[in-house]
Amino acid sequence: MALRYAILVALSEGPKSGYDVAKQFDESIGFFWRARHSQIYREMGKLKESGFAVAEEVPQSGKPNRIVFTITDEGREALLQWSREPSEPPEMKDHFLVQLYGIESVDLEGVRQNLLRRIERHQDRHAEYVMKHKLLEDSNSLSDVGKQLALEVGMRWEWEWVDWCTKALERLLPEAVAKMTNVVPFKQGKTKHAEQ
Amino acid sequence: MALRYAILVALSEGPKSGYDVAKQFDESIGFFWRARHSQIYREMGKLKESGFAVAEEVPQSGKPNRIVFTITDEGREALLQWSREPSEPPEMKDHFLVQLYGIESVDLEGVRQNLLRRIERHQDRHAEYVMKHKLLEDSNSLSDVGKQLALEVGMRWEWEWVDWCTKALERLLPEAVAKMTNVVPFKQGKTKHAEQ
DNA sequence: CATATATATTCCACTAATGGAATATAGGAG
DNA sequence: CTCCTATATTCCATTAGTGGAATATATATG
Repeated sequence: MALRYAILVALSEGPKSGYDVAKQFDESIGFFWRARHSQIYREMGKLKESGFAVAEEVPQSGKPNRIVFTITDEGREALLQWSREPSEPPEMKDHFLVQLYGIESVDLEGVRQNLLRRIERHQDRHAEYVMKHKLLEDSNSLSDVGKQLALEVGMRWEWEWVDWCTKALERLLPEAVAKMTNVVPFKQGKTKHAEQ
Repeated sequence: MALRYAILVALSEGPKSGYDVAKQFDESIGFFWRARHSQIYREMGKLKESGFAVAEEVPQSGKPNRIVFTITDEGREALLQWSREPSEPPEMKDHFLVQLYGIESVDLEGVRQNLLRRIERHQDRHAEYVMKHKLLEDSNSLSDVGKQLALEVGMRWEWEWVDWCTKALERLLPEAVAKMTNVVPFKQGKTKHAEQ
């Protein structure tokens, strides 16, 4: 049920085709709600059936016609209603934590590899969020403050992971850490958004 | 595919019935991989079919017989293999962040209510993790260090949320925050695990 | 005495999500 | 000239996950 509202958020900025929405999911909304194009197209069809959007076919030559969806007043109202519903925080769901939880039945070298891998991944994601955040940081409009805040959750989360992974490596495999001195040139990241 | 391994982790501690596993999911493993009992029973049947566990019916009177599953060598091997596979960090998936992202199309009072609600929820969850963590903190066994580390991810995450939510309230709705002085008696929590 | 809770499993309808094939063409890189 | 990427949508098989009914009884709470 949530994907439809994520799509309505996208449509509330202006009319879009399924392709447009899928692209926006890839580069922004998808940070917080990932969805494949097949799912998006299907859901947009349902949005139309529910009267939350109207569709208009825009002829093109060479490629399939664009089907542009526009949000209706009912759609806007549904979005408002949705935001008034009490929302529970999502559960954590991470099989790597399950591995740690059962670490005695699991391959320690595998865990080490995955910790190193995660440090990289989370640094990358952190960098992505920082980049997106930079584009907005001068603005004080409500809309941009909302986006800033959402990105800040991402930045905090990714940074905590990087920090935790390096500490986990030290706790579990101190010998392994001694060998790698260059992996986390990152310590300033902390003060940057965790303090201040 | 991951649920089966979470169950194998549970079984690697000793033979268990579906009921036992479901209970353990509710109180520990489920912090990191939530599953309903219907799903667990189904998956345990498949575990048996795959030869990763063997089942033995233990007669009882008054209630349905217990069907106790024991992990096999194949099961243990599968668990090891799984932990050697590179694992990608899961995507964030939180519809509240989607609401923030589209804050201009959404009900601000709803957002405020949800922020307040989340502060409570995340404080509760944080307290749960701290409690579980306390039970293990004196131990240095590999197995308990693994569990400690997993719980520490939870503690960090929940604490970051509480902190972020209060800051978000201030940024979005400063007048509303002035009225509530008693909501977050929490500031010491930070130093406790984020520094040190 | 009634009610709720704990024990223990099976089954099923339903919704959500994954992942990729299929179709069709323009435009740019090598 | 070929290959890749971008544009744009439809369709579908499969897996994962939700949520609750049904069954059966002991024990504890009020």
